[in-house]
Formats: sequence, structure tokens, C-alpha cells
Amino acid sequence: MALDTPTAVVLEQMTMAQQSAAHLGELFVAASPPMAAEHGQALTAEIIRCCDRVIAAISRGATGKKRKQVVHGGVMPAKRRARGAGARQEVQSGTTADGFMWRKYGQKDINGSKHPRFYYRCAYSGEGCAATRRVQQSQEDPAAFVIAYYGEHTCGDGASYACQQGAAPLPPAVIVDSNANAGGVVGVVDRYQYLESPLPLLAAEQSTRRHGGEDPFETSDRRWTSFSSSSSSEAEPGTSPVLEFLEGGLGVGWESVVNCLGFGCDLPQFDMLQ
DNA sequence: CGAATTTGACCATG
DNA sequence: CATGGTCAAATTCG
Repeated sequence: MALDTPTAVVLEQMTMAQQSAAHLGELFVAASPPMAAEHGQALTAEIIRCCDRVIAAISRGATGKKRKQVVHGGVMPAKRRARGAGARQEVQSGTTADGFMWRKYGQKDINGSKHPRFYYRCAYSGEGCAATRRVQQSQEDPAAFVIAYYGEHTCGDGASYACQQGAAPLPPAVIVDSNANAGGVVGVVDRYQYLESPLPLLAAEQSTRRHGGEDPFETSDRRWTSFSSSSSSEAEPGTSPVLEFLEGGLGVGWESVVNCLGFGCDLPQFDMLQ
């Protein structure tokens, strides 16, 4: 495990922070004064975005040493991602829904792999958003998808992304260190119960389920109910789930992140964080 | 009928 | 030259 390197710790903690914020955002959905709910969701979206930038910056720094710099003659191209270029983040998840709107632009059978690989770009790529992701059904666990994220969403205005549908309902995920040789697991984030997806199934999942004979999804008990009808939105009388969550320290060890930063791990340019 | 997906071709990379 | 990532015409979907 690479958890003993400062960079890995920061990456893991920031990812946990993202998921915590996403969870908090869901609690705000059910918050009693609609005004507070709105502000709460905006704030959690902001937190998620900040974490996203930190992860991106750190990942860039970590991979930059190994990645070959392709120098183009001054023109923009950079269209095609270098083969095997490291993902900004790689997660293993039970669903391909991550709160963002993606448009599929390709599918490919991969040589050693039993399942095809799907290529998505941000639904707002037309507006210049460069975010991209690659989804592949896991070999060992056919019920899981390995999702690699590339690029960053640029379709946002600071509080939220145009392509983001509320707080990201991040499912339990295994965060994989894409910089490690054999895709070493950096950390396991399974602190939350399985969250229902507010989104319609994406094409990859739909087609997988449709044609499935021994398809994992056909036999799965998982139910995909609407987000708003989730029973978890009913708060116990007298207690606020939002407050409970906050009192629990956001569920994230911020100290370890701060400590890590304080001990001077070689973080990349922070001006990129804006 | 417009929008999203599918699918085979194209092409960069190693 | 094989492989993986992207393009774009054809097709399907809502």
C-alpha cells in the first residue's frame, strides 16, 4: 500500500472529503428550511469542487515525473490521450452514475479483457468542458465498474458544474492509485451505505442489463429508487441529520491532510488551485 | 424529429 | 504492426 506517502494520504483524505461532502449535500436535500437546504447544497458543491482541484493538482504532480511530455509545435492538438496515460483518479464502483452528466462517444473491446470499455465525455463538452472518463466492467467482480477520470470539468462557475446533478451520489468506492505499478489500492471508502442513484441508468449499465443472461445486474437485488423518495430523508424528530454529520467531524481526518501539507510533501504548483 | 447511442473506421502511440 | 482512443455516419430512442 502506498498509504505511507504524504501524497497518497492527501489523495485518500481529499477523496473521502469529497464523499463526505456529497453525503452532507444529501442531508441538506432533506433539510427543513428550503433556503438552508439550497445554501447547504451550494456549499457542499463548492467543497467537492475544491477537493477535486486538490486531487487533480496532486495527481498531476505525482504522475508528471513519469509521464512523458509530448511537445507539440505550439499548436493545441493534444486530442488523443497518450496510451496508458495515468488517470487523474480511478475508482471502482457499483454503478457508473457519479452525479455528472456524461455522453458516451465510444466503446471498445480490450484485448485481455472479457468486457468492453466505454468512453464518455462531459455532456457539456460542446461548451469546452474537457472532462472525460473511461468505464470498464471489472474482471474479478462483474458487478463493479472501474472508472477512470481524465481532465477536469470546466463547465462550472465556482459553485457547481453545469453537468452536475445535485450532490454527487458517490457510491462506496475503492480508490485506486493509478500511479502505482499494478494499480495499488490507496484506500477503501465504504463508510456509507449504498446510496440510491438519482440518475437514470447510463447506457453502459442499461445495455449490460438488457442483454444479460447471467448478467450480474439481472440477478441483483439492488433497487434503483428515486432520490427524493429515499427513506433516509426522514429525520428523527428533534435531531438534525446535518448537525449529526457535522458533529461527527465531517467524517474526514482533516488533520492528517493538514499535517501532511505542513510536513512539506512536494506538492505541485498551488497557483493551479486558484 | 431532435438528441443520444452505437459501431466501424480512422489514426496516434508504443 | 497491434492496440487503444476518438470520430462520425447510421441507428435508436424519447
